[in-house]
Amino acid sequence: MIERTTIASLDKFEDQKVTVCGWVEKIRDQKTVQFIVLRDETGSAQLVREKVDRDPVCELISALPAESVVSVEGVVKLDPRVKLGGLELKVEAIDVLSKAETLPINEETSLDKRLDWRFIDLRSRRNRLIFEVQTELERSYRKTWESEGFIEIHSPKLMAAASESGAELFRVDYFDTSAYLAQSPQFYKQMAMAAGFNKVFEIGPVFRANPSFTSRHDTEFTSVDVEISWIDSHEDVMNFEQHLLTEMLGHISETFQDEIFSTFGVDVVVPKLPFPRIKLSDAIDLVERSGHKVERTDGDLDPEGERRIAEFVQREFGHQFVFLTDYPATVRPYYHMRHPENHTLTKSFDLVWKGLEITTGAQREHRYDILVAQAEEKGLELAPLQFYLDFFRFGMPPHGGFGMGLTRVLMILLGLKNVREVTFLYRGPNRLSP
RNA sequence: GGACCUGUGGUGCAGCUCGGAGUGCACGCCGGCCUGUCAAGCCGGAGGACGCGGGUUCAAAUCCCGUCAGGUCCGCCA
Repeated sequence: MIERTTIASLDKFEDQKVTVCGWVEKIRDQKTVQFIVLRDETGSAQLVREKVDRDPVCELISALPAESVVSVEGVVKLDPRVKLGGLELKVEAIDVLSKAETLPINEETSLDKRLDWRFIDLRSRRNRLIFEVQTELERSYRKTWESEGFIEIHSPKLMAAASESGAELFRVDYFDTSAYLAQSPQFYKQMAMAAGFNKVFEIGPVFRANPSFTSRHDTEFTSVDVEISWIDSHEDVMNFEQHLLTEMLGHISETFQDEIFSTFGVDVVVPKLPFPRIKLSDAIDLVERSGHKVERTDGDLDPEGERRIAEFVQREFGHQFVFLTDYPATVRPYYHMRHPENHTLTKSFDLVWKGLEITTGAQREHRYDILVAQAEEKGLELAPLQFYLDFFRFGMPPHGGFGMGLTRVLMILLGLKNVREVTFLYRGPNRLSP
């Protein structure tokens, strides 16, 4: 390894000789003195060199293009004149490791063009923060799962049949047949229930072949999936999810509150328990009374309705989250359990955060005969599903779970307007590269 | 898939309504000046057949038609 001192720790090396490595952010080349602002993954600092005629170091600095990668040896001097951290490094030697061409993008460049040059875009402190927060978020989830005895699974992403309708599946060549990219780990986390794993989670990629042109959809994204056995109802699933999210937001609030606020201008609010719950039919009434006619006829809420119900909940309960429950069977897959007293409603829910759907969950139907009947009612062909239906023939505990879109959660958490901003490399109908 | 919007030096915009020589602004780039800068400042310079193809016109970045690319919203969904 190159022995280097990180920029954030320079203040611990007053009057000592150190080596820093990083990217040249800025050069201010004056008559008698020249400054470099150097950035590494921990921050930026000023380097300084007194100018002397025919000094090779000075000449090197004068010719240095922005964003070149350098290794610099020098002595740390605390100096209150320096606005950037109150210190600077007096340059003794500089080694240009990689010269940069003029950059094709800057801070003003539109998102689509920045995504073309994502590796440069991600150099900014702002974009790095997104992925530091994501890491902390996942760490918090794992902490909760670990303390509650969850098992982590890695389900296959290549499958022979669709788990839902099949309309949104990517088909790929698979030797002399075809395979599909998993749109959800749904079947496999239920399989873990049949295996007696009790509680499982998975963080992994899912694929959706939807030509969706919105700021909240992508064709490949990271899904956070949870499945739990021995539940009484979908209430238990919601209780776990609100717990998971509250722990996470408490954690993010402790670690990144100030930086998130100064960078993105949003407060990280740790929600109160329990999250409000509203039956979907009541939600539609509330929305229509607020003056928005829900045009769709299938009984579901539209995005404007979700935004309005979120406003209502914020106003009435001072809460950013709301569980919408008891969706009609018409808009839910066959494996969602129905209410015993009302067969047209499912024991399911969506979780809406600040007006955006981040989760769908449900108690699953674990009784083989009923499950088969519900699949037939939806007009599904049973043969391709038989491997899944078999899970229910040899002893399946009552269970339920949910799937959560990681990028949507991050987007809302940071107050950003587009999942592309919070995805390391976005994939959409019009983007397959870089 | 539907509706709407946008394509102008490397980047972000203005110019288009009301046609008159590629005109302007900001950032970046190149050169020069400047005894400590820090959003540095000052002076100068390079860089664009205005997404593409047709049409109208004496004349098109500007008006019309088509086409391509991208975006936003809806549908679908996490």
